[in-house]
Amino acid sequence: MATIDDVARLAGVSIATVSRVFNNSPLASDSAREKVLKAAKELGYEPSMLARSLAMKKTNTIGLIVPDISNPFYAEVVRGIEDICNIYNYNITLCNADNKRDKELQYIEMLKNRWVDGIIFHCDYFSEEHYEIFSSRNIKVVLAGRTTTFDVPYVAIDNKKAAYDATKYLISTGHKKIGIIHGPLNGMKETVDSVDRLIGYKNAMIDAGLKIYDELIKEANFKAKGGYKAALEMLKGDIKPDAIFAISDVMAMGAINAIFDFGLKCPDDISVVGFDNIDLSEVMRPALTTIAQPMYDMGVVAARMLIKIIDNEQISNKQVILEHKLIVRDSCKILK
Amino acid sequence: MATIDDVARLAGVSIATVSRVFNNSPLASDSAREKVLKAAKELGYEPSMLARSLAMKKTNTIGLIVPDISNPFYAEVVRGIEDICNIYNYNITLCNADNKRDKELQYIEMLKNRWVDGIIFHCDYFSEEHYEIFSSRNIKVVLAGRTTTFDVPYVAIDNKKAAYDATKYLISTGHKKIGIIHGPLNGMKETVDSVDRLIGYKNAMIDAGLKIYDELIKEANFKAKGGYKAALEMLKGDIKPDAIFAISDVMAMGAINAIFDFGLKCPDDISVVGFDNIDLSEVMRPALTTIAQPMYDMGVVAARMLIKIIDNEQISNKQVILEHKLIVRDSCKILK
DNA sequence: GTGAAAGCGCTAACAG
DNA sequence: CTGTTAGCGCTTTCAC
Repeated sequence: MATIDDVARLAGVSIATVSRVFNNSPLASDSAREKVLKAAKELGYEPSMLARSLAMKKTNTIGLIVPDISNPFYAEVVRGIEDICNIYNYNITLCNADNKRDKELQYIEMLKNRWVDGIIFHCDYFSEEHYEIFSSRNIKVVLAGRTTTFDVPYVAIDNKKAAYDATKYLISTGHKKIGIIHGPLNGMKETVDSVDRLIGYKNAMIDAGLKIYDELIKEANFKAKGGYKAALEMLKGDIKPDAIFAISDVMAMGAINAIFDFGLKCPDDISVVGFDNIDLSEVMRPALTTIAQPMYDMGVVAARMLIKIIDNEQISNKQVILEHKLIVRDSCKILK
Repeated sequence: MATIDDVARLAGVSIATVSRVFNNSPLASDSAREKVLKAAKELGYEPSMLARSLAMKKTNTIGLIVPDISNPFYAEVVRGIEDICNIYNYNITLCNADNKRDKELQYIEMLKNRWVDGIIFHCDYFSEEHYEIFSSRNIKVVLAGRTTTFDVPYVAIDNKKAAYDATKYLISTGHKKIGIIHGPLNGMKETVDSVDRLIGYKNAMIDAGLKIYDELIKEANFKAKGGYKAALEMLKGDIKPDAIFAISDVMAMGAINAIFDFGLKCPDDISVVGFDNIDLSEVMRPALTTIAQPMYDMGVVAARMLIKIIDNEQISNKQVILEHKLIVRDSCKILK
């Protein structure tokens, strides 16, 4: 591969001039520019970003730590991130950490050693340990899809309010015995999706003067099978729900199948609302009523924010909450 | 950030010794090792992979070009790739090229300028132009999920045979008027999924002495809505199918909904088989009979192969075909 | 405008 | 075993 020296030699100029030409410096005469470009073309030369990164101490690379890219939610967020990075000429280094603390730390270390300009971080819960490592190492970071009480930039949605809205919709359509299928609770810390959404659900029930039955609160694993099992348990219990709020679409799908396999119908016998608005929620039958999360936009905003931080640009609001939206489809019956 | 010089100075040794210690060279005495490690710890030093890459002309980074990471198929493959890379200490740089030639070329160029050690490439169709660019630039590459007639390593499945098997299953269960919903054909080149699967379908029909109706061959866009529309068209046509083979699960879901919305039932009135075996195919109702592609394994094998190529290891078989598998579930009725 | 030269942080002969 | 030194390919003063 041709290097800057080769080009300089062939063009009969110094490497400084070659460098100037390739960086569009005004300090390069047209004649020099011409000679350099010609020589470069002849040699098939392109500057090595690697060497440039070392010299400039800037890699134009962003590290991306997600729990699992095969989860459609993250895949969509990542897509938004990548599109923005592409526009601003950044690369992304992808890491799957499975929400495991040691993997996360290992990846953060690795990304730092590769001099990434910043990190977009996704996790279940942003702990003090996370905060420590990022701030002690002076790593520029923004959280995506997660809020935190620490002074760290993030872009997310208001999970409490979103769950409140979903539950309220169920209530407003005449449902009273509303069950919820949430995800792992991890010892009840706020800012965790499941915890916040559970709170939102309870608040809505309380505000409506409805009774909250412990039997109608089930934990699952965010997967379809988990939703299926949780729903089945609920259906077999003593308190029969007239509606189920599953805090992810995939679990909602599982719940609908459980209802079906239990010999009941959705929405005729039991209404279901989901959360996320993944592609399939529109396509399944019954089409799923759900809370739409702006996944792609989350990625876009997070990436844009991080790039601004890297460029030391002023940012008006470092902690942004994106709007969620209730999408009414067919999985919820109007009872009154 | 501390550099190798800082450590050398503090430890009272040369930078060469520091380098040796951090590369686990046997040419470093225990006493030196101890001093270096102590100094490094004190300074919080970690070697810069960037500088190391420049010096060694090896980045331990693999470029990953996929059409779209938000497509669950690629997300799963990528997950396999990343897991292997993690084990072998490689990073991945993710690029979404949307199957657009110019984006692909731009990314290839960029990855090359970043000195990636190799590229795992996914595309609809591996063209001569692709071949040219990879070979002329001497870029190590392996295709994932795609075969080719060019001399390029790949790992994929046998699409013709897989489609043949799916169709044959439908035939063996007594179906005769079998429709197919395929993806874009792009001018009929082999090695394209849709083309190969269509061929497999036709071969199975011919081998069984069944008539192939043009009206039962529909093109869609690999999305659920596309499958829905294509199926609806087919149902409204003159020739009524007794089964539909959709060459992706997502399109199969669309087709099943179309059947449902058309007032018929699957599998009672029309059987459906899909392709891919995505997570949801097991969870939907009716559970989908489909061809399982080893997506994760595809990523694993591709990554392993590329790393071997990078390391100049001997590879017995550079073009590997992974096994597909028919997964029988409930979307297909046994007619005889 | 241009070039010489000193880095960026590391590896790898080479000599001792 | 250890240190010196010359790169890796580029950017960036600083003179001219």
